[in-house]
Amino acid sequence: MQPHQAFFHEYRMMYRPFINKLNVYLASHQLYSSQWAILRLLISEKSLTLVEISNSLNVEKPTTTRMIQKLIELDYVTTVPGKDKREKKVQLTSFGHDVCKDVQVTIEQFQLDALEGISVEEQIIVSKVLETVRNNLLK
Amino acid sequence: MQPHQAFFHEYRMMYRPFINKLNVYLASHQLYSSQWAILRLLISEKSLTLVEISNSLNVEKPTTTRMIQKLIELDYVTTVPGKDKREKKVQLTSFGHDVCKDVQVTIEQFQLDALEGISVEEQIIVSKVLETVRNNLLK
DNA sequence: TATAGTTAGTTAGGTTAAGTAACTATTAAA
DNA sequence: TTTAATAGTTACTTAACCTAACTAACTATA
Repeated sequence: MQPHQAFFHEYRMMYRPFINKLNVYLASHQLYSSQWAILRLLISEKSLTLVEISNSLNVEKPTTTRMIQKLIELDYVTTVPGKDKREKKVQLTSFGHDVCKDVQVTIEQFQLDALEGISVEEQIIVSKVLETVRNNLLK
Repeated sequence: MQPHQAFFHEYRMMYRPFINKLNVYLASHQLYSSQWAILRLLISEKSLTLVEISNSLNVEKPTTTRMIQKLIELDYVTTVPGKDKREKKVQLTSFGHDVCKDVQVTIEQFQLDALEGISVEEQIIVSKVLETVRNNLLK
């Protein structure tokens, strides 16, 4: 198999084992990996509109609407008015903040275990490569 | 962001742009990426049982049953009796072989474009790392 | 040789995570 | 001031998975 074929083959083959195991850990916090992706965004960005979330995650608006609705039901996020009457800014509740901290602790060990045998240098190379490929794909 | 967090962040962020674009190319052959994963297996393995396919792709048997049913409808694969009356061996039809060749040509350029700026050495490192992580996840 | 357990595959029904189309409400531009 | 665009929602659909429960066929054993 040629290097470029192997690259995408290995990329794809890691996906289900990764997501399945992640979802097992997240289940103890009533979360799925897609919801966790939003919470992670909100940890670093503090407050975002639905459109900003949609663009960051490369999903359509209705998908984001529904995921936010579930996160509101869980009381992990809340919305506040934005700069005009159309906008809703989404942000973590204080309960949501606490949950995120717990989740991060859980996920931390999971990630370290999954990366056993991979040097930090290699991790950095892979991160950079994957980011470049993502940008190529979005061009 | 720490290297191990960045690793999984970048891994996940590439997934949707990758699958979405792949599916656009595959659509011209009436295929989805999950079906293409099976066809790819059958190119290299010639003939496989449903259980072997399920294990290779880390999916459950009913999932594989359904995907094979669709591929049979498309006349891309066919089944032949296995070594006992329970087993069904799945293999490509000659039409399926032709389609796979066409798809491979299409995908080839897509992959090369997506890997623009990534050296072959880096591609090989990433493939090896992703394979190792997959094996860690399946432990 | 009857029976208990295993394996291959299917069917039925459900969930998550996504999509498109069409809509309302609001704001900006011509 | 009419027209465009933007933010978000609702309704409906789909892919890609899952579990539970099933049939048919095979294997080991008492």
